[in-house]
Amino acid sequence: MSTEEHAAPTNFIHKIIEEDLAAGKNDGRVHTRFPPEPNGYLHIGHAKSICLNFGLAEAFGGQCNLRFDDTNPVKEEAEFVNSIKEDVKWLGFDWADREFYASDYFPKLYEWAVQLIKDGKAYVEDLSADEIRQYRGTLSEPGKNSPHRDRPVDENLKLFEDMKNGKFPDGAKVLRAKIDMASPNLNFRDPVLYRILHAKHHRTGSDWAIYPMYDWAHGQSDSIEGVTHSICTLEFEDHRPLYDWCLDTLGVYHPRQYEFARLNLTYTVLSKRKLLQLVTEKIVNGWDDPRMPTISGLRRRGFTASAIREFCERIGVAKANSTVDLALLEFCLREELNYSAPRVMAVLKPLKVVLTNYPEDKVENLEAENNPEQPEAGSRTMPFSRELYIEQEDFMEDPPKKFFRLAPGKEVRLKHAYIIKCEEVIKNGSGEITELHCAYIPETKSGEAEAGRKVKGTLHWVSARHAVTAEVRLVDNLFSEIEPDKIEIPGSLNPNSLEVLTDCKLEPSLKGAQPGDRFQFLRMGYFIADAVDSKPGTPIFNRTTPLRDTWAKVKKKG
RNA sequence: UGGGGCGUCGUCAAGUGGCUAAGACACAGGAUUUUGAUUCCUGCAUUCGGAGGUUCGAGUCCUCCCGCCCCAGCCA
Repeated sequence: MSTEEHAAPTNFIHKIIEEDLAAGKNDGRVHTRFPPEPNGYLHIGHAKSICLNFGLAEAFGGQCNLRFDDTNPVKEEAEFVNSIKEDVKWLGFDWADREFYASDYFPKLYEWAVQLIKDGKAYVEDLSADEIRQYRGTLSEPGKNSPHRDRPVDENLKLFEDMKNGKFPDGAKVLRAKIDMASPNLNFRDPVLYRILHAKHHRTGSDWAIYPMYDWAHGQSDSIEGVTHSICTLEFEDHRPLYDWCLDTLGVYHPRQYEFARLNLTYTVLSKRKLLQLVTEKIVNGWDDPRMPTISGLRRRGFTASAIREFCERIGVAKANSTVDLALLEFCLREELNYSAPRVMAVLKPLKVVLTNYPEDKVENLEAENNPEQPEAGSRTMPFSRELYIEQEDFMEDPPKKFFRLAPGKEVRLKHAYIIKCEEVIKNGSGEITELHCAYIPETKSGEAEAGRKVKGTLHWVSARHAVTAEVRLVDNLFSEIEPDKIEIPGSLNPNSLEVLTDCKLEPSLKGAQPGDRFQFLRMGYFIADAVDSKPGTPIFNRTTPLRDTWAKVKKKG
């Protein structure tokens, strides 16, 4: 799949760039940027933006910067910048030496603010946050001018410098642009440019007592970096006039901003606030919990970077709010893993089977292909003996019509081995099935005379004596509601999002699985050796995603 | 009821006045299969939020209407 050809990715931004290039804009340069705020971990929604920004640059032979939008020290941390870098890299993108920080531009931004004040286009405000809100007016009523709006330039200059030098406490004053308190666009009603924050910044420490707001920092950062196309999400559409105003007023190079709809995914929460809540309230075990839609969570869960990239390509880029079906992400994953993942056998919920007519101490090493999609992947051998484990759900004492698996008196094929027939069901005192006594049919061994004999079902199995006992974690959606982002957190949490199985029986070859190794457990799904909790010789597996399960659908229908 | 956006199949999404409205996922049938997996066929919008209008011809242009999203942080 990764080598397959795709229809040229086309979206409205791609077209805009083509037109710009045709019109000779920006000297034929294409320069984008991915501008995360380091206040949380990246998630699948960010992946869409990353693929778009880096992808566009790549498609047009341009460049994409990684720029941390770190203008709010109270929320931002170095831990987040590290995770973001790791995730972008893992996704397969390279910003080379263009790792930038809005905080790199604090001196320049300050200088520009002074210029604005000198031009009579900004003033120091004494009103409290509350008063500013009241003066701002409402959606349908214009605001009122602040009593400090016409403060003399010299006074503004002095006050702003005092702000910078930490002479005032947090919240005492702000710097505002002087635009239009009656504008129908609230962003034009004298927006705050700087606020006082005596907080330690992850990079500039306590050098600054004032920090620029997003609107004052973003466009100028784009301008400094020579960005040509500044791509952001829809909620910033209203900010574009202000983005333009800042750049035009300053008379500096003016990149163009374009907005696209952010990603929403069914059964998934993507709002930063809720993701943070899941972590801080310990509903999940950290940002990289395999149930999290974070890049690090998906990675730990076993998703591949290329599957995520493929997904981002398939969902498209447009301006309509939309919610993509989680099934598409899973499809992209399975499409890749079906091709690449080695097949192995693992019994998750074991049921013992004794082959009564098989010699006590005999062991056969049977050949098993590693991947039917890749014959060149070769084969391995698996020990087969008198006592085996099969999956509990592969046996029913009183099966319905279309049950193709094992049942009293019924025959099934053991994959790569023999056809067996169930002859006796052994139960304990409380009536629970403890083991099955079966007969194997020697001439049905794979590759031999009657190997072609037809049976309806084929089961996976593991030799009891040779099995590796291991822990396997069945990961499922964190939420059972289709659009969990629309309600508050405890609401639709899936109580079964994580099922930990500690008595799984794996084929011996799995003992040496390394953290991060991916497999298809035959008939059960795709699994990865957990990168955090696996120990040498005792891997722990996470279920990345189950296989498509037509039988489950048939069962449901009854 | 200010401003900014958006409305094409269950879900994404092409389509920029002219063949029977792409494609993917999902879904439903069928074939092959020592994974009820994969693969392979087949089906799945007489219709583009609605109503008018322009035009030989409209999802595409015009008018009006309806619905949904975003904005009143010293967050981004």
